[in-house]
Amino acid sequence: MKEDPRLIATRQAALDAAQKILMEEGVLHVTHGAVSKATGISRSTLYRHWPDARSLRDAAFRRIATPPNIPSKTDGPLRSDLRWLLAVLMGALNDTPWGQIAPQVVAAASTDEEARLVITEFMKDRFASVEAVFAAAVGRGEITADVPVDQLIELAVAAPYFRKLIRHEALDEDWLDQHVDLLCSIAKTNSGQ
Amino acid sequence: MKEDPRLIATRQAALDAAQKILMEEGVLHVTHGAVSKATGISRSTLYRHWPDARSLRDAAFRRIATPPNIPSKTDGPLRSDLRWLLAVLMGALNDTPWGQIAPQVVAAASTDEEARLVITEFMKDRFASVEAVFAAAVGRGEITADVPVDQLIELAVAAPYFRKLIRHEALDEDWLDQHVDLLCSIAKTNSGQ
DNA sequence: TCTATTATGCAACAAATTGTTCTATAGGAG
DNA sequence: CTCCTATAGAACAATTTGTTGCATAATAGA
Repeated sequence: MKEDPRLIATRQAALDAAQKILMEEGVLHVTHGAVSKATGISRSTLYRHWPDARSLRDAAFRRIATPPNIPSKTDGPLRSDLRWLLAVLMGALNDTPWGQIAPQVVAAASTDEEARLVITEFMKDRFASVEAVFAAAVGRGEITADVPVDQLIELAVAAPYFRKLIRHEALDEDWLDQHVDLLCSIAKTNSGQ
Repeated sequence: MKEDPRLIATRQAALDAAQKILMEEGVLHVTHGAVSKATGISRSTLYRHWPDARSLRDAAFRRIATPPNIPSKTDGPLRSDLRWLLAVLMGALNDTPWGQIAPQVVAAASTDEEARLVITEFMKDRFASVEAVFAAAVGRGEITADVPVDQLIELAVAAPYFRKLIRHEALDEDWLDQHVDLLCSIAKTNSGQ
C-alpha cells in the first residue's frame, strides 16, 4: 500500500518553505506559524507532522544537508582533477541552498547532536571525494605516498568553507586557480624526498 | 560625571548570563525572560537596557567577540613565531568563550549585518597578527617577498577554525606541529625562485 | 548630611505566539 | 460507492513577549 499523496505533498511544501525561511531569515524564524503563513497549510496539520519546533527545524536541516552525489574524475593529472572537484564543491557553496544553510547547521551543531551528525557526515563525504583524487595521483606515480595527504585534504576543503562562511569573501575562478596551484605545489615539493 | 555604577553592574551581570546561555543553549534561548531568571534582574529592567530581543543578542555577540589583544612575537625564526602565535589562536578557540560562541556568530552573520561586522573585524585582527609574523620573516630575509603570503595567512587561520567549528575535531599540540610544519615548508619552498 | 535624580523591582496588563483539541469536509483507497 | 484518513478551521489554554505605572533604593551633587 502506497503512502497517501497528501502526506507527501504537505511534507514537501512545508519543508520547502521551512528551508527558504531558514536561509533567508535564520533558524529563529522557522516556526509552525511562519511555515503555515508561507504555505497556506494549517497550523494544526503542521503540528501533526512535526510535534514541536525542534523537530520541524531538524527536518529542514536534514533535508537540505543531504549530500548530492559528487561525480568523480580521477584520470589525472592531479591539478586537473583537483581543480575540477574543487570547482564542484565551490559551486555548491556559491549556488545551492547548502551554501546558505551551512552557517545555520554549523551553529546548531554546537548545541544539537542531530545537526552535528548531519554536518560531520556531510564532510566525511566531501573528504572522501578529495581523497580519491590524491589516491589516484599516488597510484599513477604522479606524487609519492609520503605526501601529507590528510593535511592537504583538510586545507583543500577548509579554505573555501572558511572564505565563504566565516570571512564572507568571494569564491571565484581566480581564487580557485591560486588555491589549486598552491595545493599542487605542496604535493609536488613534498613528494619523493 | 561618572556613569551610574548600577547601570554598569546590571549590564555586566546580564551580559554574563546572556553569554552563558548563548554558549550552552544557543541563540534561540537568549531572551529577556531567560536572562532575568538566570540573574534575578527584573524583566522590565532588562527591557530598559535592551528594548528588544535582537539588541540583547547583538550585545551578547559583541561583548564576547571583542578581540583580546594578541601579544606579538616576531623575532624569529619563522617557525617559532608562527607556532607561538597559532598556539595562542588555538588556545582561544579551545579554552575561551569565543570558541563556543563563534558558531552562533557565524550563523547570525548570514542574516544579520551586525554579526557580520563583528566577525569580519575579528578576523581582520587575526589576519593582521599572522601577517606581522610573515612580514618579519621577509624583513629578516628568512623568506623572500614572492611567497604567496595572503594565501598562507588564510590557510593558517582557516585550518583551525574549520577543524573546530565545522569538523568538531580536536585542536591539540600534535596537530598544531604538523600544521606549522606544513606552512613553513610552503613558505620555504616557494621562497627565492 | 540633605536633596534631587535615576535605576531598579514589582505587579498588572495587553498582545502575540505556542501548543492542543474538536468537528466538518474533502480527497484517496479499495 | 463506501470507508478511511489528512486537512482546514475554529476555539481554547498556556506561555512568552513587550509595556506601563508606581514604590523603593541607590547614587550624585551641594
